[in-house]
Amino acid sequence: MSEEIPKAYQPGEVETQWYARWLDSGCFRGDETGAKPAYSIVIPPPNVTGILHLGHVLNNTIQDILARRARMEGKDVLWLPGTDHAGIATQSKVEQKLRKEEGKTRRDLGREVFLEKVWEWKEEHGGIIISQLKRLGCSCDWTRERFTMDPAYSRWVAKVFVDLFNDGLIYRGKRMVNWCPKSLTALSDEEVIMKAQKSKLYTMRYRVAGEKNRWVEIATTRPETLMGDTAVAVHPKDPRYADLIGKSVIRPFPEAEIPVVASEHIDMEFGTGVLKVTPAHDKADFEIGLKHDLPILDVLNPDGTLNALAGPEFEGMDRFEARVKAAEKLEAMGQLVKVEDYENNVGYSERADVPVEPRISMQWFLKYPCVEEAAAAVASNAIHFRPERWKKTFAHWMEGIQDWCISRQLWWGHQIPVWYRKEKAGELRERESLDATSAGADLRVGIDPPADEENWTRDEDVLDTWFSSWLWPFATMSDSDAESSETLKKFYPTADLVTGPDIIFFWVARMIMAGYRWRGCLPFQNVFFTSIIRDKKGRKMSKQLGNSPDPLDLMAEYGADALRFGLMRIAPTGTDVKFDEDQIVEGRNFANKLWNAARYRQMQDAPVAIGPLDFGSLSIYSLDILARLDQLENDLRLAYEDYRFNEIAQLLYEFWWSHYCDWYLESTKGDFAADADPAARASTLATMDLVLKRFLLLLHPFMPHLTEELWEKIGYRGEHGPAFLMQTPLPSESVLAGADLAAVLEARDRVAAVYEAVGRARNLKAEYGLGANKGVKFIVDPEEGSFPEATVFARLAGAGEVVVTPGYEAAKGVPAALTGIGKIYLPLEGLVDVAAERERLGKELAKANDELKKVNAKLANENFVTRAPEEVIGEMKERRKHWQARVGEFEKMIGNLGS
RNA sequence: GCGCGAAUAGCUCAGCGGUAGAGCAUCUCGUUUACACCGAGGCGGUCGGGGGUUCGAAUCCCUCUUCGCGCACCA
Repeated sequence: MSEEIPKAYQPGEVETQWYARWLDSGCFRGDETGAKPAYSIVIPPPNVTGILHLGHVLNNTIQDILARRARMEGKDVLWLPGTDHAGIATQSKVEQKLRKEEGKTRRDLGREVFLEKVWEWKEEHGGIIISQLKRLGCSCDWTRERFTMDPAYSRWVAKVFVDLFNDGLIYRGKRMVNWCPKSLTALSDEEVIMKAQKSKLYTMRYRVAGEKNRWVEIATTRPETLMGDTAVAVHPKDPRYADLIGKSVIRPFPEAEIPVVASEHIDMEFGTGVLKVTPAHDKADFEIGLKHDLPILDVLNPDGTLNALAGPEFEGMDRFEARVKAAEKLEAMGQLVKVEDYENNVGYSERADVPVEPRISMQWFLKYPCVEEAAAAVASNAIHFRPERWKKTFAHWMEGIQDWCISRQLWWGHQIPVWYRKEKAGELRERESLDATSAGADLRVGIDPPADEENWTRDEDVLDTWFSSWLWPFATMSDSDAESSETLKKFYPTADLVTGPDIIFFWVARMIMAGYRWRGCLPFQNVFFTSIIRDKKGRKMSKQLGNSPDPLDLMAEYGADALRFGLMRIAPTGTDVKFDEDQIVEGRNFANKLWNAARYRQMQDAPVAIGPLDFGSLSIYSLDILARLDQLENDLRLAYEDYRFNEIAQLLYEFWWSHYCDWYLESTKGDFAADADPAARASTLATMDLVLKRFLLLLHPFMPHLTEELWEKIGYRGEHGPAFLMQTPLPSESVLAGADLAAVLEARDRVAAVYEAVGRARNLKAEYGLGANKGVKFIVDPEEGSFPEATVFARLAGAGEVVVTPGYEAAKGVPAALTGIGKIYLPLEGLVDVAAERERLGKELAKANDELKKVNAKLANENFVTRAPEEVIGEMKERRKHWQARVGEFEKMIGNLGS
């Protein structure tokens, strides 16, 4: 049943082997017909273009821990995985490849052929991140893996579009949107990242029309757009310019007379208090333009170059080059007053990382549904955000919520399910606004194409990728045509969502609204926001910096379990985490420690047979470790309730390494000696098995492969139990059930005293440079007349001999320590350096005196004595007694040293 | 500008009203029934500064400093 275990743990093969066995046995399958309570998570779908980074590792390890723990708590668990199609990222990746390999653009191929290429690419590379998640040990139900472009999923997306259109929540209009000149598409507000920018503030002057030599000075950061100026604006109450309102100024090039208008929006303090108004290229200017009925003069091409309206010398020039050129031209004309360094915020495209261009274009927009329900759900903790402070961020966004630009000028994605009758298409496409009421019979908005498709033209745009992922929790579990499904009934709403706070608006908020809109209820009960992983210096991980270690390398070197455990131990709830590879080394070391403790148990070579323990026959050390295990189980339960994963990891680590290995295992080694009492050996072994077995169960969610391996190797699986540790329920009864609790408490006190004494003895040895000396003799004058733990004490303290002598009168100069079990003497004939010992004891005495003083000061404070709670005062009195006794003893010992 | 975090041992972080902790690093010892990916022992902190509340503050409040993150149309 049990096998021999190698000396150092080699995770590589163990991990891949177990993962394959779990998969083969269908261990991850979520049973929608099961009778047990349901627990479900949907994975935040990674991009098909993605490769695993540490953020994924953190995020998915947490989900795996939750899923595995839930299974062991006796639930039917579904962890539903999948990927999303990542419109912009995937399309540009394939375009890039096309350019490199064939020197072609997507337009050279045409839409249909290009999309075939993207699918090919997806088939080839889209599975990478999935295989990496498998390497990590994720217990997802892969039989239910979904992709946002799956046919069934796509029908959901279309259905949702149609629903919203029919409700009047989706409309089309010509609006100012964020335009990415690199990806050549509109973006939503959320996809624009404001970045502080070192730029220049140009002050230029425009001549006032019809007046001799009168100029107005205007400050701008974007002189390259002045060709699109159609007005100049001042504050209506600005006395400097009051008389200008209604007059005109001369735009320098292309030369034109443009009006001076008044606008409340102008900040009189800023620059010169005069704003150039370029309605086509600035959102605020656009608003002013609307109010004053100004012409909209678009001087930019979609790719960010200037067009013919900017004038022949600028046509075709890139916007940043044009900025320099425009300033030069102004200077040549004598109209550039000054140029200053200036820091401002510029919006960047999240994906393409170039400055976005505000641009007027025809786009589809969504007025969000179920905003109130969503906001209320989070406010009331019906959906519980952890850490809670993200509630505020969420609420703030929900309050100021803006319509969502959902159309993208891409090919890869869900094409908008709108068809225009061919002969009307031209007109319909240009119509300023289009909604359910104004549409008419020349427009079809439907899940399926019209029957006479040949007479229709489909809208070319696709939908924002997030417009599909916001349906993820239910669209992965059911078909859009069916009312519901078995899976949905069993597993929706899901229990936990684990994701990063960076997508709280992109994804979390929208999923909540979608959940209410199409399922009539919340999509998940808890949202756990993970930390952002930074490098050791606190910088964000990025490819450019090269500071992002490849998790696969880490797993190859240390094992997936080590990576999981190491990361979880430092992952705080609520703040960023600085990654340090040493933490993963610790994870590996911990795995090895467990491995070897298990190996040690194997070396005792006794069959595994865990029956009920006979508590009466257990040693005090066994009772103590059982009590600690009991405590651990309680602490873990509480920590799980609050999702304090770092604490769980720390508790497991501490229990095993410090309490079990350092103390319990060492203090029971005597029971396995050749001449040991067989009864003691048997009861210690039984305790060891019980503790190890339970510990493997408790650790399993964090280190699934290693625990499963040991479970089998040691032979804990048993004849009739489940085939795998991962399927084994956590016992609900305490390991101490049926024990005499008073006896346990007594044992624990005694063990604490023995261990303390061991510490003092080791201390004494080290003080005299005998740390490694095994032949040392100790004399113990026991507190209670006898010292039955002398043998264990000798072993732990590394003593050759322990003589128990009640009332022992030490000769002068013998070093001694005062402990809970009595006085310990280290007789060192001829070795004692009296001066050194006096110094050492002197230090001890000083420390005791310090503590005593502190306590006395407190107790002398009348305010303290009258106001502090009774138990605190009682504790202080105890402390005083303790330190008083110690002071007395040390004084006596020093006296004993003689002179 | 508004809002939210963070600042504790050389490093990474716990602790969040009642005697300042862990791991790593460092120093000294050490192969005794697993483990050198190990064991034992040390060194190391006016808990960012300043005020306040309290019998008592790393912990609660105010303020300042530094860093990070959201949100915001100052051109």
